[in-house]
Amino acid sequence: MWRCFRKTLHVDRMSILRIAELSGVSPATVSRVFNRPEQVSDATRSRVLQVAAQLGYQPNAAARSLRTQRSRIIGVMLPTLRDPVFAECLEGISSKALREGYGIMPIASGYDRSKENEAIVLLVAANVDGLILTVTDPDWFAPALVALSDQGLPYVLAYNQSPDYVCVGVNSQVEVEQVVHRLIKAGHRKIAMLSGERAASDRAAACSQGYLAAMDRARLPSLPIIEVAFMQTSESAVEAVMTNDRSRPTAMICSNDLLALRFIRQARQLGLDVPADVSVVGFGGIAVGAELSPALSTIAQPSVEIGQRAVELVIAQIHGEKIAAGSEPPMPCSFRQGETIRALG
Amino acid sequence: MWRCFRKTLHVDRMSILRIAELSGVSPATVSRVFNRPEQVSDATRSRVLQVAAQLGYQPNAAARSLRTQRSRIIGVMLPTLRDPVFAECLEGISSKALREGYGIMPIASGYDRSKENEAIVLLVAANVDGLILTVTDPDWFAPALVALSDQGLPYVLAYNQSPDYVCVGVNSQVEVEQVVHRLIKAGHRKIAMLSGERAASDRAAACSQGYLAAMDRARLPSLPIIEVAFMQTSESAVEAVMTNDRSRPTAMICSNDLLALRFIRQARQLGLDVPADVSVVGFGGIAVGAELSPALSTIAQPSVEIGQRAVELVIAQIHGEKIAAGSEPPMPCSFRQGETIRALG
DNA sequence: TTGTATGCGTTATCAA
DNA sequence: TTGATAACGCATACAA
Repeated sequence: MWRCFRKTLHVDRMSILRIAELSGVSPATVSRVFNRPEQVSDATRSRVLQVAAQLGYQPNAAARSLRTQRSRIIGVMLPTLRDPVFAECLEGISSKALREGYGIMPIASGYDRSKENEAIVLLVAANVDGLILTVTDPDWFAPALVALSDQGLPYVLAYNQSPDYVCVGVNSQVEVEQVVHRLIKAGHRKIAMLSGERAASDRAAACSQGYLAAMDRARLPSLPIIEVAFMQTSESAVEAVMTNDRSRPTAMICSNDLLALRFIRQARQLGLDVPADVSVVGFGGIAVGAELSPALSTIAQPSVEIGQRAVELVIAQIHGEKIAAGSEPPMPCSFRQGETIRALG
Repeated sequence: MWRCFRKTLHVDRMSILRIAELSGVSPATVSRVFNRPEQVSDATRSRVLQVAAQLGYQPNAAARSLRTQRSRIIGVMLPTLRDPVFAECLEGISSKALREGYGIMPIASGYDRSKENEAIVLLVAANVDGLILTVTDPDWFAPALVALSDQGLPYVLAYNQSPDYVCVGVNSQVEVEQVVHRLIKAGHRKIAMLSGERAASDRAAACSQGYLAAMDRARLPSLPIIEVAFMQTSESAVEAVMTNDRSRPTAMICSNDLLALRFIRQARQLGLDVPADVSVVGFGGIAVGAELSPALSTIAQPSVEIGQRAVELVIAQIHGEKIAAGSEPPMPCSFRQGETIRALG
């Protein structure tokens, strides 16, 4: 009799043992019913399932993790949830992960490199099976990523773009180039760029590169890029540029939507109308942008899809699939027309 | 010798055993170093800690959970992350939980009642130690909450307001009442309310009640409340009210900020200026509101603090503290002035 | 202060 | 197809 190896017949907490006892089979069979149903005869399977359902039995996640060495949890590190881009992405991650039977454990790094490291440590300690990360700069973060690889912990970078890692995101440079062309076609010549700190974000850097490249290709003089620290205003810099009638650009490309909104507000405070006096394009595609008036014109990233795809890729790796670095093609953005661009001439 | 109870001396994965071996103590002592450091002599403790640090040892979360019957994970269910109110709240939850040594596991319910139930089941199955929930309606959700109590699983409702449960949030009704008075003081008489589906959200219902009560008290005729389904436009209803010069209110109170932004956009499309033709007040205090022009006037909830306080309360309960239902006072909102209100007369 | 021994609930291996 | 058994890594009661 299998009971022999449990001294106490008095099983009060509900567990596989309890179910086994009540359905007259061994615990092993109960386990199989949940994990390899095809190995169990129809009769016993349905019997066990019924008993389990009746008692509301749920397999114990900790025990399962301990035994299988996998937690079915995906760790997620994003810069912040205050930027709707990442909040939307997280929603995509969450829903997709859930559908695949995984839980998620999110941490916000606040664009802070030391916090990025702490977060990784925390997530690894939580026994996550894989990671989805958005880091300030993949190259700078390389040591930590190597450490993950050494531990055999799969990860996917979201939004980052690097040939050296598995990344899912968009090609910011190309997208910005295209929007520059779009503006040129609309008659703009004096096009400027307002960017997040390039040193703190490879995405901001890529946007700037796209701007410079496109202006160069169009043989237009590029204006000095205005850089602004995360969640900071750079009022003076913007004011200097926008109040000088000679230097004032007719169009401003912003490396993210929040920056664009802030710029619009400041432009208005300087007595400028958007888009009459200055056209504005954002980058990100946050949902709220479409609710405004004028609606924000923006390069809309598929944030939810980025999150979902990242989940797919990390789960594939958890299942042992090898994904080659740089093999994932960038996702296409869609240009959301909005009402902050005016055609000139 | 303690090794006797592990047949395989060949411990390759790093565990408490490995650390014990290398620092010449028993596994129990290593465990104590991490859990009850005061019970270990200074000498051994530092020796063990050094070895552990050197090997980068991290206690295995699953094993610890299995043994202690607690996961140190807090489950979180919010309606959506697309509304910055909840994204900000989640950031507060996350940071506070981390600081307290807890991980979080978030799920978005999408204001969908069946999904709310699924989410709870999922979180419970994930062995969370406690829950932070925002539900459409606490009363409707009562059975699930009772089930949680029966299992001894602590939970806190965030944003919901009910005397029957431990809630952390704001008193929407009073806050709206105050804003009505504020508008009246500013000379408004024809004040209207644009609300989310009251049947689907106790918060929306409370806002409406506040509006009705305040209008009543001021002996002003309240206008019919315009209701709009989640993430839907109710263009026709708004248009009907706003295009009729006789009925058109001079001020519109919206039960959430997103609704307010949408309303402002529609008003403009109808040729109305905000605030010249109609004043607007939102509810929520989303950060982006302050970046707009005109900046959104809003009843600013302390979303981050709500999240943090919810964490405190749920952890207190996890530690065995009993929190009486309704004992938590509502948090005060601050009125964010903005630029969408015009004083009349 | 430290060590011994056990079991948390599950899955996987092996045998029947 | 099913059952017996061991082990996953840790914390704790108890012994020393």
